[in-house]
Amino acid sequence: MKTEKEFHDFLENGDKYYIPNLTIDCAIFGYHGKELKILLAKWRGLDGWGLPGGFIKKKETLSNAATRILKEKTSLDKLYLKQFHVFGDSEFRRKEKEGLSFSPGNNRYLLPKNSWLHERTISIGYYALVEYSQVNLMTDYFIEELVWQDINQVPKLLFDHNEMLSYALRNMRINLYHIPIGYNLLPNKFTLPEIQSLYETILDKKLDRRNFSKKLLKLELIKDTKEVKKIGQHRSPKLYQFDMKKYNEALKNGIVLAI
Amino acid sequence: MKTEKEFHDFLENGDKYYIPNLTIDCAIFGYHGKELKILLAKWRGLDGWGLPGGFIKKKETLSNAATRILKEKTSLDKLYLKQFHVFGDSEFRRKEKEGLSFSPGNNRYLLPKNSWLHERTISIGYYALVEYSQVNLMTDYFIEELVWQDINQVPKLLFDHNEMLSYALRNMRINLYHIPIGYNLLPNKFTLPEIQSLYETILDKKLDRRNFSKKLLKLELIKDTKEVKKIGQHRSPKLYQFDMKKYNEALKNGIVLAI
DNA sequence: GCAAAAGTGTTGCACCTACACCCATGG
DNA sequence: CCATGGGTGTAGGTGCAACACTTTTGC
Repeated sequence: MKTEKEFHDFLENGDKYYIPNLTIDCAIFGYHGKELKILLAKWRGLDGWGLPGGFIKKKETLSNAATRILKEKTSLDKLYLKQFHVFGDSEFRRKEKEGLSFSPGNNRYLLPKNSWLHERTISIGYYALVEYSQVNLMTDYFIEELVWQDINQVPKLLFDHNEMLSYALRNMRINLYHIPIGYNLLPNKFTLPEIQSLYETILDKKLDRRNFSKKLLKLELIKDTKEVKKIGQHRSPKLYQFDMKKYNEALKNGIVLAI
Repeated sequence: MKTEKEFHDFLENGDKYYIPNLTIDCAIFGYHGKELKILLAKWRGLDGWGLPGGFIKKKETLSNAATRILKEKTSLDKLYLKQFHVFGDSEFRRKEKEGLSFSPGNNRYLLPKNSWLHERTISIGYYALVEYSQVNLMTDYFIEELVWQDINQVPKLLFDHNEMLSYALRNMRINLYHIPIGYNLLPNKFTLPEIQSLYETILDKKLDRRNFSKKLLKLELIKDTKEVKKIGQHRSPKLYQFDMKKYNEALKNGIVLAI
């Protein structure tokens, strides 16, 4: 949604291109340094923050829609995306909206009473994990601003988005024990302390170095590159790499990781 | 959908009462004796079997819609229902349908080309577990017949319903280890061999009697009623009962059951 | 040589699996 | 008293958590 023309066409005729009543919202978790962040979007005209989201095109698959929405905001296109819940029960999701307005380029635009955008929406929640320094945040006619917010300092969000976020977080953490992560979050070659720190950040707890390395190596998803990383005035840690064949098998078949 | 009037009103004006493009399909698993069955529905006019399903009313919550659909077919209203996946990616779910017809009371009724029912539908999958001898199967203008089919003898189903069923089954089995079951599946008072048989049937594997009882009792979800059940020419097994307080807590907080 | 981080091995304990004997019941 | 299914205890193994010392590096 780049131009004003596109924007008005969407407001007036969006229901010809998109499925009304049904949206996708994405909890995009970003890992960087040793922090877990969530990507929040500020809509023009709505005074507050929420998760980025969008509508599904009439003939688009759900996974393509979710990928497209993510790409529009972050310009990433290879990432791990997972459906985690459908939201249609809260007060907000049962009733039609009214008096929605948008302020593209600071021209306030009040939606007509019978606008398709006033209809009730049921939302499919997806979550993603990305390395946030690789992300190129992109605003548009709807999104005034995008920020990475520390997961522990999320303000009150619009609609039912706090509930969505908490579902996403819980789901993502449970999934961590059954699905390998890291390929989209770490450099190509990484050290054991780096990947351990990733897990510690996401799970928000300290892990034992010795036990972590035993458990992770037993899965055989990563292999020693025989190189080390120079980190200055300390012993140089070994560099590891994902074994993509085994990693992809693990993505498909699941893992059991008891950390 | 009981009368012909209602039926025609639904075909012509359904999109005024229901959200188009979005449906709910239910994989209703039935336990009885020592067998796991799935409830299949035969639609009038569509030549084949599928999972029971329906549309969501404009102002209805998703859980109410799923419960309503289940009640319409089984007349049960207290049961365990769980959302497990949204289906919108398969070939069938991406394109609009055409030439749908129904045969209520054997009067063939061909839908007009622009009928709202020809639109693409995205479907939210729910699964339920019920004790099938308590179920009162109810057909209507759409459903010509409902049958319980052994889980190992499911034929090729309509649309993507085989895929749905296999997702549902996998999800339900995984959930078994994290959520207590049995309250809707067993008599009020039941014996250890009975509940063990339930687990064995659902998981499709034999479990060790001694270990099973130790693990289950440790959860403290069931309590000894100090009664026994007369089963004829054998030792009388003790009768147990769910401790509803703990059972409901376990439903909310989850359990860890390593059987 | 010292400060900081990486690497690694062992032991105890809890839990799980595997397994066998006795008990109750009705015919 | 016998056939059948119910009830229970124990020994052995596995795997996890807890824990400390040695190595590497740059200054």
